[in-house]
Amino acid sequence: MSKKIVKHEISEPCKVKLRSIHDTLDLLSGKWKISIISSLNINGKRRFMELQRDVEGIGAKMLSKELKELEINELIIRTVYDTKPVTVEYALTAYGKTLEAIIYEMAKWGAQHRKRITRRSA
Amino acid sequence: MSKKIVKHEISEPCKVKLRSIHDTLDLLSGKWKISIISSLNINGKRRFMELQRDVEGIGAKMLSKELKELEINELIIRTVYDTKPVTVEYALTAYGKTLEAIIYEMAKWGAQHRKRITRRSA
DNA sequence: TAAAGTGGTTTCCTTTGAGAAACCGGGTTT
DNA sequence: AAACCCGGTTTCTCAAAGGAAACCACTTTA
Repeated sequence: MSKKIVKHEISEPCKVKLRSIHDTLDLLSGKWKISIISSLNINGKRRFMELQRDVEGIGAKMLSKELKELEINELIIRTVYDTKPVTVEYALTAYGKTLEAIIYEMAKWGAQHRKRITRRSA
Repeated sequence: MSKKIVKHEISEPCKVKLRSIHDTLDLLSGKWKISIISSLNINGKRRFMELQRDVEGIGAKMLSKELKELEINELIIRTVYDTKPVTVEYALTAYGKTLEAIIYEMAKWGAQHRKRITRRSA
């Protein structure tokens, strides 16, 4: 006799889907990643200090940590040039650009959500 | 004479966009919200204890807090029935369902990302 | 009458995220 | 030699997120 199927259990394929969503969310959430990605998207290549000036408020520690994470996930690439004072450049990878669709959807939804919520309280 | 346009400053429209993205992200991130939304999406209406069983590992405090936030943002609706022991039902609103596009994109990207990253370490 | 379920709230605690400041080696400018 | 820029790292601290357990009023079941 097979196990009874109970409606309230979340199925395996569904769990895989939840994990995928959380993977994506973890990669993008936090206070700074989206701003860093956006700066690289707008400006192309960017150096450490440039990024720190772009992303207002970020400290060196956070910037360095976020850049490492983005690099590990292959969303950005870090290039060191052997100049007299070393130059380091960060840029979005082609893979990093595949996030654009999601980011665009979030921007669209968020803009419309803010309208909805602020209209309500007006 | 107009102000010099400096490439490294992030423009106003861009800041609005960043804020929109963060609005969306804040609404979805955290450990539990996506699971709750998914359960409601699969099952339709759901009671408090049913949700707590659906979302394995969540405690009553967290569930209650997350449900309040989702309700404030009009993504779910809470209905109290005047039965002998009160019955409370939660359901996605039509508005809540507009998140489906984003969630679908994130699931797709996340699944493919996991393949990419695990292939690399194999 | 005692135990168990429903829909939570409250309190206390631990873990994680994030910021500020100091520091570092190498190099250039003054 | 002194001071400053670059690309960070280290340490310390504080705030927010999250979890465990106890509690509560009410009602049903045993």
